[in-house]
Amino acid sequence: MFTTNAYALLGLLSLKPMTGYEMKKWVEQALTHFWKTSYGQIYPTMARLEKYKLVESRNIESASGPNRIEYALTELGQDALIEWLREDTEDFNDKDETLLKFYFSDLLSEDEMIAKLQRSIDFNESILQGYSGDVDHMEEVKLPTRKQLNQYLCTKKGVYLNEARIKWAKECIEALKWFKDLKTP
Amino acid sequence: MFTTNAYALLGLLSLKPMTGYEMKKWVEQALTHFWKTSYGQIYPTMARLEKYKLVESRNIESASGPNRIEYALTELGQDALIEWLREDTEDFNDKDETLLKFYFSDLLSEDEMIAKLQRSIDFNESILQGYSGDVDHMEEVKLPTRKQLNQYLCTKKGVYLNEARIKWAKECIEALKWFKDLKTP
DNA sequence: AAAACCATGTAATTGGTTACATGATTGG
DNA sequence: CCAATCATGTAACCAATTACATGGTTTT
Repeated sequence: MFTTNAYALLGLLSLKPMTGYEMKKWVEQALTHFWKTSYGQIYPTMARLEKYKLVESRNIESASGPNRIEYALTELGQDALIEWLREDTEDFNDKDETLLKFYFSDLLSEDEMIAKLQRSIDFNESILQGYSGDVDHMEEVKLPTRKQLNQYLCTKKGVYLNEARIKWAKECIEALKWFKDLKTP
Repeated sequence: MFTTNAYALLGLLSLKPMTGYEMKKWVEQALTHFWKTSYGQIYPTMARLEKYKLVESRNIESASGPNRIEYALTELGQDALIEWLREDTEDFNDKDETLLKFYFSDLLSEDEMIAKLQRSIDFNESILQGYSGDVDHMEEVKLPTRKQLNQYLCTKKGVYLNEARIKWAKECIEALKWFKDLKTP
């Protein structure tokens, strides 16, 4: 019925009523690792969602600072969100540009590929380090809310996928070294 | 300079000269797990690539069957391809719809989420099984070409990412069961 | 005084998907 | 003879990104 983008915004409003500006911030802060959006999506989408009564807006006048428009999820909106949440989603990426390049990479030398893979390992390890603080902090909470638990598990997926990418890149380096030796003994 | 889609097509032509129809087939058979395309992309893109002399076409007349247009990579085209291959690519997905849904999933019951996660595990395990035949077959080759090695490693990435997803989903199920018990002892 | 931030929006462009259009050939 | 496959292409539509436009406020 709507795009994934629209449901993402409904999802944000299920947390609390927000302005378009706040939604953007939230996505940048909490969902960076698995989602992104832009004002060019947010504002037109909110207008559309309001037309279909999935959200309601109210004007917040402010003495200091610009006026703001806060959106809240309606009951109808929550129903639509839950319906979407129930749908199964295909879990894997149908487009992986890194892998696409790798498939054609025999046009580059083994050494060049090894260097490339090493850069990717370094990058992924720096991301992992960023996660580790969050994970440690979250594991200290002994009686989490459901939301906290879900947040923790979202981070965990990022960790596992990153670890898998690092494992793969390391195996690629070993394989390319082996192949190189095979050619020139 | 060009879109990823265009470089993917140049990559295919680096393997051998092909018609648009064959390119589509190749992507469907060999690259399904990490790429896709459509005629609506292929034919207009080939025209554009020919205009810029990155590919050359020749007409193959056939007594039986329709005439075909075969495209071949030019030297200029190979240079452009290699330039693109050299560029580092951001390795992680900025959009993961499964994770997005999971983030808002406290609107669904623990049991419903457990069932959903189990379906995802089943699906991912069926994909893994599909890979395992390929992997075994490829491991028997003791003196592979560089291309064969790359193919094998591409499949391996699919395996590792799938394993990571399964590991994550299993952890989610355990966590949700634990959380449920916590609520109702 | 300048930079950064709060806040909302629109317009142009790009990119991609899907459906449509055509027509010959091969296999069951 | 009917369905599937070979083969090339176009047009309409949809989604998303980027840049543009505006203007007030807070921080340095």
